Amino acid sequence: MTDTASTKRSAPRGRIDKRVAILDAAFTVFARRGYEQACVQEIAEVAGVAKPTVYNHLSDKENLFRHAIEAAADAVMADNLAVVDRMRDAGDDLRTTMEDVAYRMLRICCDERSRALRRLAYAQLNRFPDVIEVVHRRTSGRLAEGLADRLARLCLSGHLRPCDPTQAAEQFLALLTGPMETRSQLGSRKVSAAETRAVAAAAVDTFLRAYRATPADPS
Amino acid sequence: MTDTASTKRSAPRGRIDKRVAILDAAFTVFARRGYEQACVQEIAEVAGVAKPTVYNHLSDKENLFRHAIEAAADAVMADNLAVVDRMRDAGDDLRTTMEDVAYRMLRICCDERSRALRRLAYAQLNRFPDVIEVVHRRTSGRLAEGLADRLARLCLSGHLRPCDPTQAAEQFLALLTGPMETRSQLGSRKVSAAETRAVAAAAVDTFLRAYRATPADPS
DNA sequence: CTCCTTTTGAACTTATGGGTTCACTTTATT
DNA sequence: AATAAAGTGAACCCATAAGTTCAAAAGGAG
Repeated sequence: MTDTASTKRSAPRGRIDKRVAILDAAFTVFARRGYEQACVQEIAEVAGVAKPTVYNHLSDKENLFRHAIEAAADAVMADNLAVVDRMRDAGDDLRTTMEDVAYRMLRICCDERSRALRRLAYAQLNRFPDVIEVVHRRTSGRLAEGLADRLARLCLSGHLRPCDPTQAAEQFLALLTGPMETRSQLGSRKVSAAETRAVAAAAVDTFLRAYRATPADPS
Repeated sequence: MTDTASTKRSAPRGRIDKRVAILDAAFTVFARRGYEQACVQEIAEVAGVAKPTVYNHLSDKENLFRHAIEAAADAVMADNLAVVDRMRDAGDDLRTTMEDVAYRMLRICCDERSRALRRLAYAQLNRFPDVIEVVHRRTSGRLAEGLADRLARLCLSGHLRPCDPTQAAEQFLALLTGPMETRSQLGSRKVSAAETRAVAAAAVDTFLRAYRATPADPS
């Protein structure tokens, strides 16, 4: 592992945190302008760094993009995992718990970073298919996986009817994100917290109508 | 400049169909390269036309983009309306009819033109928010509206439980397109017809579980 | 044929931005 | 203080592409 601690090692002094400043700035500028319109000069300025320093840390613009995108994807993944983990104690009041989790998921999916990531992914599908595939796996993919795990438990505990948890997770996420994309016009306008909560509640309601164990079929 | 007026002067000879050739070529090239990477030279070549001719018909690259995108959106809208119209005779066998309609919708949402439109919309949200808003209204928006009309009828005829048809349509479309986006990795890989049919069937199944009128509540 | 519009090809202007070079300064460690 | 790695600013090269100009050609209408 490398030197993450403060003031250690001999070679890269406390200045190597410029690398993360550059990656942060890169994501900011790519998000603002798109890949082609983002110029390295602006990234350097936002990072508070000279242009050759950028090229010193990351060989070229393509590399800059790959690393910036993957770093952002990792951050989003961390958020996703934290939220999905809240489903663990979902036994008590299923509907309330799911509404809470749903709302938090929507918050993540609609924050600036996630939206920028989605925009960049769509825009650069042709140029960077490999990067985009990784991003997709680490964000939506991980989220769906983790959610499927939780749903599987709920099936076994008799809270949900027997079903394919992967498909259930896929559909639950679709019920959440689809309507949000519609309401926000692909993320171009803000959606109020109240409306977001309404979307979450509607998604949970429909999901539970379709997947709740029937009263006549307890366990 | 006079490009919005309908047929300037007296019949500009059979050569003015070069305009549609240019718009077609423009969409093709924008779809292939993205807005910034598409060069007017290539558009001219694909259209079988000289570069100054392009500038003669459409003032500049921005104008070219706007008209090409809106033309493509109109074409997609026409397809959408045709499919949604098939829901009119949905009374007989609700599930079968809906599965057929769902499958056709997925075909449209996943064809090359729709995918390119979606990619361009996401990519150019910042630069052309107005165009993208129009595209959204004419494609997804119209589709949701038309579908909501059909669902409202099904509520009144007692096939579906009483509900908000707009929300039901929104969720039905989400159940369709969401999983398809996941399976196709944002449209980067093809999904077999069989899998597409399975997604459609799953969406209809979940939708009907949530929205079908309960047997105990006939009308 | 003649007039008039449109098209064409090619060269040209201008602007932008990726990537590099280099001489110079900053900083931390010994 | 000495040293070496890292950072800086400015200038530079080069490729690409938007948009224009112009003289010549093509094609339909009268």
